[in-house]
Amino acid sequence: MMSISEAMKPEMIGKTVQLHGWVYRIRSSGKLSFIILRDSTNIIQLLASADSLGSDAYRELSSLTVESSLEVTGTVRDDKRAVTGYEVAIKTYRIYQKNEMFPVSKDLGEEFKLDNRHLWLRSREFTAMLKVRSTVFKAFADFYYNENYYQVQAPMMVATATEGGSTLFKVPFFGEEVNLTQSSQFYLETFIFSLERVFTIAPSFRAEKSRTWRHLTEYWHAEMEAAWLNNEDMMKIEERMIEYIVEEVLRNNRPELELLKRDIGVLENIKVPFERIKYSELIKKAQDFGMNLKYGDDLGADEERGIMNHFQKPVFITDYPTSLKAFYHRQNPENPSEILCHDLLAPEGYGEIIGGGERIWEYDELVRRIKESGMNPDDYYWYVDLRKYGSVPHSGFGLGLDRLVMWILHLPDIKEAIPYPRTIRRTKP
RNA sequence: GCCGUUGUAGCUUAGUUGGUAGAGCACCCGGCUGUUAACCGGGCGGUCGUCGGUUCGAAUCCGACCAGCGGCGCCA
Repeated sequence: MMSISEAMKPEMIGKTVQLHGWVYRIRSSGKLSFIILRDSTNIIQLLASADSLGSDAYRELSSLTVESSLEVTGTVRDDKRAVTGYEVAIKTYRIYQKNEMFPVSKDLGEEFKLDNRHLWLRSREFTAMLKVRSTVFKAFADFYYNENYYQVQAPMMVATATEGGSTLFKVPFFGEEVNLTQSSQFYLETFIFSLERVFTIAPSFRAEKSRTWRHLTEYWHAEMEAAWLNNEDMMKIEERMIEYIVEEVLRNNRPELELLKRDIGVLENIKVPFERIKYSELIKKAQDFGMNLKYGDDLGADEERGIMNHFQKPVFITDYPTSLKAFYHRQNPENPSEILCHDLLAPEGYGEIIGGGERIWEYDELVRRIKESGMNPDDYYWYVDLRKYGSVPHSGFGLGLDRLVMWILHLPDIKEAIPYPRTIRRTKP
């Protein structure tokens, strides 16, 4: 048995191969049928000939339907008329299942494809996306392993909020209640006192009633924390990481990028350094960017789009006002009204994919900021404890992997970047 | 939470000032020895989201209900 891509090599011409897979397309005439066979690697044209197979076998093969499963043996030849340049003339075959009717065909609405995601993911487009997604997840981990980071795992069921209590999912827990995590960040911070540099890839859950093209209630969060690093160190790591992930996609997924008609030139241009713009500078330049923004306003979807229309590469926006971000960000000692943080905005209108920066590492400052945010430091006792025993400056970030895949592939909606999207109104399939 | 919008065949959809509900794909049957979204002929498939109202007559006009979708905010 071999894969379709293994069979489609010049040295295989004239050889007999055994292939298995699914019917991708089928066309038949009186004496000839063309079955396009699909497996995880590629598609290839099979030829069924009535003269060489006999009429009973020919009838059986030519009546196959889309996504029926089968195994064939036959001889490979190159043929320019075949869709991928090679063709296998069927000698023997075994049909595993002939389908009645595959519900997924051409001309489908977005909703129908979502309802049938378990079947739609067999499509060549979705398969291509899944292969790129696989590369992105691996490249993220590889990058940090290469930088001598350790991968760690945080709990998904937690007692405390990271980003604010209103967006927590409550789950029954032996007669009490627990929350699904919004971020593994606080737990990652606990690890830096032993491992110093750690990362994790895990889902995060946000009970926000978002209905947009770039929000999920369950999304894949790549997070990292490191001792001794400051905000600028962090941005240097992140831009190299993004460059590396894009390079890996370009190196491993050319066929997928071409199938999805991605503009490869845009990706080839993603090289360090990325521009850094302070929030306060951005406000001064707001008019140039065609925006009506004053100091203290958060950047909305229109603003992010307006900014990124001017850049071909990702851009860091840094030093946000303290009031715009969560309590754990460290204030600039020289200007406490601003924090030592950054967001990374993706080009081509995609906007924020990373949020990160320095964490508060001094005990008094953290307790004060928790109180100022209207929360009880006792609820965060273990997080506060970290600032009592050998605390050190440290930084970290969170990356939305689904958003990254969406941008790398220039997809129109984040639901196209994850196999089974969970949104405010979708839990199936 | 706020604003907007749509329900017609398994899927994608057309349907004019209210007058017998049409097509493409898929599927089934027949034809074709080189197809590329194959093609040609035939067939199957509809309580026009539901309920009520106006009318001689409603997919079309009105009302209520149900279900779905898009955008903003929130963030990654």
